[in-house]
Amino acid sequence: MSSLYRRLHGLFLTNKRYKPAIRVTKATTTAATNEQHLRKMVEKYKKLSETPKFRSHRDRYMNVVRRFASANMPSLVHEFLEHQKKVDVITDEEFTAHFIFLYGRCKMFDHARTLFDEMPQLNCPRTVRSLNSLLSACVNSREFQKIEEIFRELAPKLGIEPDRVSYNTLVNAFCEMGALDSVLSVVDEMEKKGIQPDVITFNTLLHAFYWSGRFADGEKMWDLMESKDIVPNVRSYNARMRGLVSEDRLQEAIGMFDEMKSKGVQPDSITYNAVIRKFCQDKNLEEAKNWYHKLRENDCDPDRVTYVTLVPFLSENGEFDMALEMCKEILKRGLNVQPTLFQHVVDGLIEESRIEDARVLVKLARSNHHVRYYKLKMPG
DNA sequence: GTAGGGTTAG
Repeated sequence: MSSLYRRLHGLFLTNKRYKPAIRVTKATTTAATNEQHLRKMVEKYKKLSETPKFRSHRDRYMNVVRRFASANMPSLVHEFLEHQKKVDVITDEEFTAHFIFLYGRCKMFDHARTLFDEMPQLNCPRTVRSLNSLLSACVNSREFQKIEEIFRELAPKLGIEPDRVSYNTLVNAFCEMGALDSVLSVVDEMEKKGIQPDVITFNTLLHAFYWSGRFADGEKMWDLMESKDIVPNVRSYNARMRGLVSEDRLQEAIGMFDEMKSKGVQPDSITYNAVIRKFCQDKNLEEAKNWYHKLRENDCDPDRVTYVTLVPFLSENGEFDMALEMCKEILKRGLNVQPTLFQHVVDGLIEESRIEDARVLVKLARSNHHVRYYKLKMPG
């Protein structure tokens, strides 16, 4: 017994003293350096946010906050947003509402709620505008229980009347929770209050039903939308397109392009990607290529998903010229893709003895400023 | 401030 203990104890000590010790030290150093770096960054952005130039660009706040949130440092998000109280813009409801929204995107609902509650002390008016930000913060933080309370208790208490955006957010919350069987009661409720559902309401519903595999219910939503004279837009068609494709009703999906055309709705890359993706899954090279060409002919730009879908499929099928062209476009446009996507093409080119083409691609990728984390392998 | 598809993390 005691020798077993000694052996285990010895093993534990050995482990502690050697490999893990080194790893732990290294990891903590990197984490500490990173944290230090982020702390410097927050100071820099706090100063910057005092300038009118910074304040005039809404997306800068989002970029800053996202950086801290993705580094898992909510305290820095808070530090940055809390600093905004010292800047005069906080008295502007638009700005404060945006900060509430940002807290939501960082999944920091409690902070969003605190800021909302503090608004009167900050001399900031509080209307349905900021209430809607708080509602969106609930959905983005996935704090669904709290959305009903805000709707049923907080809003009446403050004398704020929910508007269409509020109801659309509530509809989305029901969909996100998977409460599809009761979501129509929300639509009923908004209509009773004299607020007509719009195309966003229905796109939320269409997406939820088609995506969860309830195709027949998705179709009912479509009919309901049309019966209310709501004109479907490209997002509505894309939701249905996705439904048809996942039901394996490819001919009908393709028929949607004509229908869209007749209604004057321009398909976008997401519309084409749905069909291209299906043909790749079905290993139909000709049709996959055909729909890619159609996408381009119709003044539509391929996006990251188009390339990520097609490049491996084309490489597997020996279509290296086309795959190579796509890789060059990815690099030219600085799209964020995994290096493995290029490796498929490089490996295939080497196998085909097109070493020079493979070299060109590797060189291009390595010298590309947009894609910094390059680890492409090129033998020889 | 409300609705997307899909291998997002140097």
